[in-house]
Amino acid sequence: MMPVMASDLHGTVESRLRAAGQRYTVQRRRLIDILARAGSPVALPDILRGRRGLAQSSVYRNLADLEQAGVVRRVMVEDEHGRYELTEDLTGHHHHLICSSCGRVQDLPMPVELERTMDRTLDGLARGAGFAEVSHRLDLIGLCSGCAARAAPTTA
Amino acid sequence: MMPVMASDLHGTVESRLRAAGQRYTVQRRRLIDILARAGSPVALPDILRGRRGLAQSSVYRNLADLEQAGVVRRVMVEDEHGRYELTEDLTGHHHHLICSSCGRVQDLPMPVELERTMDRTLDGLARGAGFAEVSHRLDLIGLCSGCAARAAPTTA
DNA sequence: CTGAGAATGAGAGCGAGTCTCAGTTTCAGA
DNA sequence: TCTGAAACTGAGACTCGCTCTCATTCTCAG
Repeated sequence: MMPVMASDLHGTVESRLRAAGQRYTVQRRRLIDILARAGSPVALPDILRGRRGLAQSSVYRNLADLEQAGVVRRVMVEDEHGRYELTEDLTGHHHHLICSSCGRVQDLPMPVELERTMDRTLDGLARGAGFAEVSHRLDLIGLCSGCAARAAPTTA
Repeated sequence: MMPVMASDLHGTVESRLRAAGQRYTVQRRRLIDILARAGSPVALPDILRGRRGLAQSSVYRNLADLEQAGVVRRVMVEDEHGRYELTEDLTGHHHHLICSSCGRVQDLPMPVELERTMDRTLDGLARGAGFAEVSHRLDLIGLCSGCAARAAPTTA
């Protein structure tokens, strides 16, 4: 599955929204822009910060609508806030690298070969347990360079 | 890393708590029993249900203390409730099979071989991105047999 | 036994996320 | 270009998972 080209992004989003009987308004377009530009899952405060004039409730509502339309996905991290990202058919399959100390999240694409091996094996396992339509979610959790440095400063 | 034997479980928990200056009280022992018996991450309502006489606040506090002592881990699912399980050094490394419809979570051990391959590759990837002390979290998300049946009843 | 410190229960408090509702915008049809 | 029905928006009330507070109870070393 090829990720949608950046130039097609808005068109794709719009058609999916319309299919759900919804409009692609200015605010929703802004949200998509923010998510597309971020390149990693974004928490609500990040969206509101510096974007004075967005109502919190509207942002949540719009993110929910976009999720409903299948263009946005909500990611759970052991953080206080939920985070949002574009769905994988818009951005390509990827995983997350999460800092256990500061909570920073960044995208991490994976070698196709490992991905394929994993997929095959996992699919078999899941089927064995009676599950269908299986996808997976893989997060790497560790200390980002910044936090690691702060924890053991240069060992000098 | 060998999982602690069931018979040693309480002893291990007790010594870790004491090392943290805490006591292994009756209520905490009950919690550990519940988690050990469940075999999959447990949400708070499951703990309170049928266990009349446990104060919600005490349960949360104890789970936090047990997490602090390194014997319990909090698992985030896109569910409304957080879930708790024993740490992997007590139960062995495993992953989760999550039903996207009903939210049911069950443990899923993985073939050692794939696990090893993944570990090596992921460790390299994470190091390349400047991360240290990396562990991973892998969840399979799909439709459990019950929900699948309900969605497409017997195609008769 | 005793008392100092840890644990507990009840309920107030906090905050992320949702709901409500009145006012605004959009757009198909005339 | 109008017009009205339906979608969207902002503000704030509200919900609810979880945490904090505090007075009481339990635990255990001495």
